[in-house]
Amino acid sequence: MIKLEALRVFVTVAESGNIKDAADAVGRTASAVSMTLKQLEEEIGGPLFQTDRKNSLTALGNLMLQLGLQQIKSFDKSVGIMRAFAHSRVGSLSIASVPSVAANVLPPILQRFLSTRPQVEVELFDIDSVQVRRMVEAGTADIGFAGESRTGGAVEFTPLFSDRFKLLCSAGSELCSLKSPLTWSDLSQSNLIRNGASDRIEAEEYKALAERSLITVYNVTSLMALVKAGLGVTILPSLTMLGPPEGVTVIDLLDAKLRRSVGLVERRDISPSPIAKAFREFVLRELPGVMDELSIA
Amino acid sequence: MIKLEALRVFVTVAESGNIKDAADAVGRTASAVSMTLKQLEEEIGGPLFQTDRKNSLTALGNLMLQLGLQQIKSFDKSVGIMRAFAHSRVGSLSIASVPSVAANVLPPILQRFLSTRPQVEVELFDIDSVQVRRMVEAGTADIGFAGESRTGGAVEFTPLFSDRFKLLCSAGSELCSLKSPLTWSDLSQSNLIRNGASDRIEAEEYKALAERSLITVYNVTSLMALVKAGLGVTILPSLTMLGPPEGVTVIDLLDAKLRRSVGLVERRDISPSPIAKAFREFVLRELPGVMDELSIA
DNA sequence: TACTAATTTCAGAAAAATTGAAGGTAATAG
DNA sequence: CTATTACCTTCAATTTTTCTGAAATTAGTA
Repeated sequence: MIKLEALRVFVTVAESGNIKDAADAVGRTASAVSMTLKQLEEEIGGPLFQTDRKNSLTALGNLMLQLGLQQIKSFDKSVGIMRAFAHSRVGSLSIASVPSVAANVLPPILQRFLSTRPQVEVELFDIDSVQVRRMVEAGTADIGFAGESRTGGAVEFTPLFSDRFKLLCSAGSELCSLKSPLTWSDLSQSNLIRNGASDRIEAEEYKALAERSLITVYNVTSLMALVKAGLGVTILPSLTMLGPPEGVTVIDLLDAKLRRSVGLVERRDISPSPIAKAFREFVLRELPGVMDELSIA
Repeated sequence: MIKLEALRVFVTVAESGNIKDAADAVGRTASAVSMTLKQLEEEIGGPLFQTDRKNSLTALGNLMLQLGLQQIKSFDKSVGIMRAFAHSRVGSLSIASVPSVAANVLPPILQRFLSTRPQVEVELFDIDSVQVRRMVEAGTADIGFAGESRTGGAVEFTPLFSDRFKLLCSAGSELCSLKSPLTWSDLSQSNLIRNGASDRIEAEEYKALAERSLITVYNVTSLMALVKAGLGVTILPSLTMLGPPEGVTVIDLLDAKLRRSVGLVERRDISPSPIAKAFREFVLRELPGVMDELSIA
């Protein structure tokens, strides 16, 4: 069986014009090179050089040089791709994330992650927790960032951090004048605008408020507009409201259990691609620093 | 260094879905296959299968399968081409030949030669001896068929056969009524039409006739037309005149030395391509039979 | 014609691949 | 849930392949 290694030796000899230099180039003795060449000629079925001074090729030798060069180049390129992929230097990474993480946490992490991997392609989907889990489960996303859920089915949840829920009201609301942090009873007269994130709150008092609520808004921008206009108050994780728009006030809530947990969502059954694995590890390593910078405890 | 052989093993395992079957397929034991795979994973830098039951690939494994398959296919194809070329099953053959050989000898030979080499491309140049030598010398033709010449320069002459020169005259000529074979003196009253082939005749008597000649024609068809019209007689090798046109009579000449030698013309310095070599040998082997069929002694 | 440099040959040495047996490990059936 | 089975890995010994260094041969050159 003809080996690519033999072609490498042949090509080196053909390019050197003699065995001695080629032997040096491939780090072998001249006799080893000579034997390899002989064997190659036998296996191909014809002479590769005009004479045994290897300075001019036969027609067969010329063909072999051309084809051999192609094969070697192509093989080495493929191996390079395989290695780059294995070492997560190339490939693609599909991330699904809830908006708060996508907007505040991921940018600095991705920036650092990609700075040493300029060839990696990233897709970032900015969707709600349910969709995040769905995308990861379907394999559309390699990894997801979402709120905690009953660990069901094919996806696994790994907690990363939690942040407190805070109250948002219009700047002119009477709630602003109350002593912070607010208690549930402080809110008893307010209209609650429900949103996707706050609906995960388990507290009975919240549920009572939500029961009375007439408006539900999933889009944060719209939510802000309504709050600002004084149609009601809403409750959001602090990460979502890092920079509240003008006219909207963020107020702490007393209830200590009022936190949401955010974590990684990954498929349990299939092994992650090298990049997804590298990214996962990168996130776990870099997240504390990023959270510090954002002042989220 | 990653070997193509390792990729072959990997691809076989990936396609079999387990080591045992793959081991049978490649004619090795399971342990050999397992070790090859392990080594490959180390060299690439990541796992290729999800578990050690080799039934599902990792993302890296999938990439390797794709690229590996490509590489193997491409390599084997290249080796196939190299072998086919070495065994003269593919490639191209450029032949230069004098018209008499090209028209009478080469067709049956080429037909048989190519019948077992359907992929071989042939170019046939139908030119005079001087041009044949020139083309071979320039490398434009791999091999040539031409009359003998002082073996000069880079080309070598190998005699193949010789044929007698014969006289051609119009059917109505008084030469037809003379006793065959004709002597030089029989021609003393005739006008000679010179041609490229007869000018190689060394006999003094011919030279005397040629001296007096007023017409020289290089194209056989035109030559025939002039002879038929009675403008003169001409002398041609018998092979050129296998089927003389109506109205032209072929008459033997007495002079026993009146032969031309035809042979192979090849470059001395460079080695022939596998096809040229095979064709040369084929010609040497098949020519006697062909000459017999043509009744040329 | 002899000399020099390169190549080939050959036998032994080193390296790599393969085997067979033993020991694990995951799927399957009872 | 445990036993069974089939498959996979590991390990040391063995076989095969490749490599080396010296000697012989060959081609090119003085």
